[in-house]
Amino acid sequence: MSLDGQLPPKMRLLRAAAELLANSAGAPVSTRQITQRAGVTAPTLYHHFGDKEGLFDAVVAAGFEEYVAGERDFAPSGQPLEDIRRMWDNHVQFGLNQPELYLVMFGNIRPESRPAIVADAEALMEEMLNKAAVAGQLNVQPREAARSILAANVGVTLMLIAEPASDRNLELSTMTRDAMIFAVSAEPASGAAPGDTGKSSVVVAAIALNAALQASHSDQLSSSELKLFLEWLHRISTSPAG
Amino acid sequence: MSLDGQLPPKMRLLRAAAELLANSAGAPVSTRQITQRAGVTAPTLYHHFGDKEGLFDAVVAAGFEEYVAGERDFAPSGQPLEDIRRMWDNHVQFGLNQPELYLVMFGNIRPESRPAIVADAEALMEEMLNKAAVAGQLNVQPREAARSILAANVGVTLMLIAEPASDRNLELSTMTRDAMIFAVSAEPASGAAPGDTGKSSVVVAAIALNAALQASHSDQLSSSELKLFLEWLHRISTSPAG
DNA sequence: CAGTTCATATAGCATTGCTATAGGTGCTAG
DNA sequence: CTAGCACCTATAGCAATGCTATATGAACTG
Repeated sequence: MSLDGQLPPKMRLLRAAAELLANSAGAPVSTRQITQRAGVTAPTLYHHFGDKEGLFDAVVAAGFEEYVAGERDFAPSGQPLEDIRRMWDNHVQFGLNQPELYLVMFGNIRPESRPAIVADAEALMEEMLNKAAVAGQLNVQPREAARSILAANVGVTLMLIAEPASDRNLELSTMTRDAMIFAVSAEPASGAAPGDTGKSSVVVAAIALNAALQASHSDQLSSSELKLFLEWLHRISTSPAG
Repeated sequence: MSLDGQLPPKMRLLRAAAELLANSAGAPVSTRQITQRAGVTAPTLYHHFGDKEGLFDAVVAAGFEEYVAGERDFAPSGQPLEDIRRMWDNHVQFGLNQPELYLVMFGNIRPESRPAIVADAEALMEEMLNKAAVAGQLNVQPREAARSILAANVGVTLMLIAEPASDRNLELSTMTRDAMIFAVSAEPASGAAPGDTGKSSVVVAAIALNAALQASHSDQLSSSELKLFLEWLHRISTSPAG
């Protein structure tokens, strides 16, 4: 009813499926909806795509090309790690813009299509990480780094998609992103959790903060605020609390 | 036909659903399979759970309790960051042991159940990270750290589930895990810090004090004073300056 | 025993993905 | 122009799905 352009039925089916998928808010999309919207009857769908999943795979393939295009479409900055950041952000943005499509691509686990897509996405990132490795900025194999970063990237994107759009905090993304990039570009994180049994209590923490504040001239508080703040800090740090 | 124990039908339905889900290899599980296996007819299912999704939610809830039990069942080592590692590994192991259940819990995006589950899992991890913060071992807010780590944890687990069990490489997990923990930890290691994402000691101390205050109910400040104090503390600990 | 409530069963509805079969449509060959 | 042929599409319907209107049984309460 809606897509009456002169496009061939195959394309109309693809577009109808993509559009319905994009607006379905997670609800399943039936073949009857798709065929009706494409102005076509059922056998046409099965003639061209064999299967409902076949049609969805085609939609995903198209979506993935768009994704790849987005991941390539910025000029390399000459700083590979900076490019990785942009790839990460592009990935998240793609997921937030087309959540349903993203879920079919990265959320569902269908032993057929997903590994291929994930592998391609990994290759894309590995390619970029290779430049970083050549520039001596990596301390792990590019492939391992790509897998690790992509896994975190997917996890963050899924988490952001899952929560209501209102209180989506993109800081989760940037923070995780920088953590991952830092980790593959810095010293190996192997022994990063030593004892250092700090049994800090309120008092100890307050004293530490007090000392640190004195030494750093933080300008987050005005001088009058700082005065009162330090007074309270003193009160806390001389209390018998535990 | 298979579950003829004297258990009440409600339990038999739960067990039948869980077992079928566990062995379904991703294929959808029909209510008829479930009811037949439980030796019960359809209306019984809908009487007890209202919905197919209701039944699955109940299965998920049971699975989540198992998950939580696993996450709590080790004695705290006294080294919070080490405990976080064990939580991470437990999470991955849980996903690999019960992939289908895990997918329903963390893979699917159903605006109803998933956020609640994720929020609980986050709370679980935040609780542990709080101890790290009190000990002055965090350089970010425990809540943000928990969200970030959990996102990466889920992403890694999904990725591992997706690939054939034969060439599953757990190094992806340990590497990503250590990267995340290293990134949120208050750099107790040597002064390497190439990217210098290391926050100043002021921030670390402020975060530690904040966490300690939350946990200790110190009464040295009145509630109104405390409110303002915490606000300033937050300002300091989210300061961009280094 | 009558009445109420809870729990299960009988039978069937609407929708789903999919298909057996048949009917156009456009081509090239004679 | 017709005959054959390959391609594409429609009519009609099947089996399986999630779910329900209704009725039957059991168990407790007065």
